[in-house]
Amino acid sequence: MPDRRPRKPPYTIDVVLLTAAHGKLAVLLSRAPEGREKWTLPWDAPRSGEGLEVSASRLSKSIFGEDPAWKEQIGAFGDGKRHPSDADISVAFVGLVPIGTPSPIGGVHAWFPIADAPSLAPRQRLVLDAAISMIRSRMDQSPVAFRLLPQTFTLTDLQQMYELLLAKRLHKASFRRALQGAWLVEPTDEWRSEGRGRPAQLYRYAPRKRRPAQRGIRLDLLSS
Amino acid sequence: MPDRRPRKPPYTIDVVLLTAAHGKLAVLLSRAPEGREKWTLPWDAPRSGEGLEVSASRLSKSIFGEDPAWKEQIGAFGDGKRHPSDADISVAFVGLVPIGTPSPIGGVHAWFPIADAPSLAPRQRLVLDAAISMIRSRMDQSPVAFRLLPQTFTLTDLQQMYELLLAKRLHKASFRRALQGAWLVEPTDEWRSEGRGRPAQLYRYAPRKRRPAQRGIRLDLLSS
DNA sequence: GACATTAGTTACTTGAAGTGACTAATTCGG
DNA sequence: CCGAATTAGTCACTTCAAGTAACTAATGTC
Repeated sequence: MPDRRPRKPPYTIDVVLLTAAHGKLAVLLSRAPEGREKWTLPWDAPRSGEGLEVSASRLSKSIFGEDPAWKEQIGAFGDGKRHPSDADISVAFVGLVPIGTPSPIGGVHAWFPIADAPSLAPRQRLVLDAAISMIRSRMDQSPVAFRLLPQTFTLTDLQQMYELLLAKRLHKASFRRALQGAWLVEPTDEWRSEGRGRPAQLYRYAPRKRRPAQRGIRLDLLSS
Repeated sequence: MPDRRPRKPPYTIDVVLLTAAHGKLAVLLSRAPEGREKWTLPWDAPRSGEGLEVSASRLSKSIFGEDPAWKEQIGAFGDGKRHPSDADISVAFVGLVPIGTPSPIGGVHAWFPIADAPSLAPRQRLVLDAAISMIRSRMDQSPVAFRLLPQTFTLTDLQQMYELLLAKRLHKASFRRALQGAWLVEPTDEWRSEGRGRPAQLYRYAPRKRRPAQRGIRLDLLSS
């Protein structure tokens, strides 16, 4: 995928595509054609006159055929860290791919659970870490968890996704109560039977307008 | 300040320096040497081999003689929007300057309340807006409000700063209760008399280690 | 049909945030 | 000198969200 031109590009676009698989977050890596590291984050040089978002979309489409369900810029990275390109800086994006998206990735790409991703070039390592912590912190501002689920899902699926992203257990009743108050989902008339146990109702993501949520200073949530 | 070289730079560094003055947020702008807009955000081309953070620091130092009390990258901006330079993209930083910092800005720079800032180049307008919304959203993750206050301050000062940044009134008792629980400040043995009324005790910012703050899903805080 | 298993709800407890009224210490005007 | 005005700081009560465990519901397995 790297577009090897003789001239050093002014910057690169790097994308961190994440999905959830087998109860873990996983990142998409590409086989590196050369160099010390065997794998890289997908990256490319921008085409002339192309916006940043557009470049990231083009790169994602070249892998999946379509944009990820959600995508946001992480920032610019440089500071002398090594990168597969010799560009001074890289502008990184993170994108979320729903569970169960067909992955037409023919040998060149592979999903790695983030815990045991292979070694990357230092700058890409930073990018990956920033992507993870960005997703974790975006959760309370944007309904990111839904972007990792298929169109319809059970409330248990949703809760497990939140638990995965927050890396902590949640209580069923509390979770559902909060969800009810948030007006984020609506039930479908379908049910899914998962072998043993009572079948679960399927829901879809359907955010409603809501009051501005006056409450709360929550200084206790400060991290540092 | 723009370092006019013949070659078009690969990118620029732009900084949004914010302070609080007269109950409003204010941004530092530089007088533009030419072009349609009369004012610009401070910007410069990077020097070779210089990291992003370092460039932003250098630019800040060229204005204040020192780094701002706090600084963070906002991201990369481009997408075809016009910029005082002809660079394709700009990497933007936001920095906070405590109230009462001496401003050795001789005619070239000026503070503008953000509500009535003059028109800027489109890309810089985006940068400024992103800086404001970043500060507002960073508040619950990082003790940003303290970075706009001097070393010591009264609790009323602090509350007013929070009210300024959150753009809403807070109740005194609630605010102080939350503050107590957050272990962010400690009292000094100094008091400040502000004319009439009881003197207020001065506090300093002194965050303590705290329990990981288990509580809270707060789905109700989701914005969209 | 008893039991295990998963889904979904209910009721009670805990604890934080909302609120207004209270006390405390100072200046100002008579 | 004294009382009103003003600002700082605290207290007590109310309200409401989150924590928790026990309950009911619907399915599969033996």
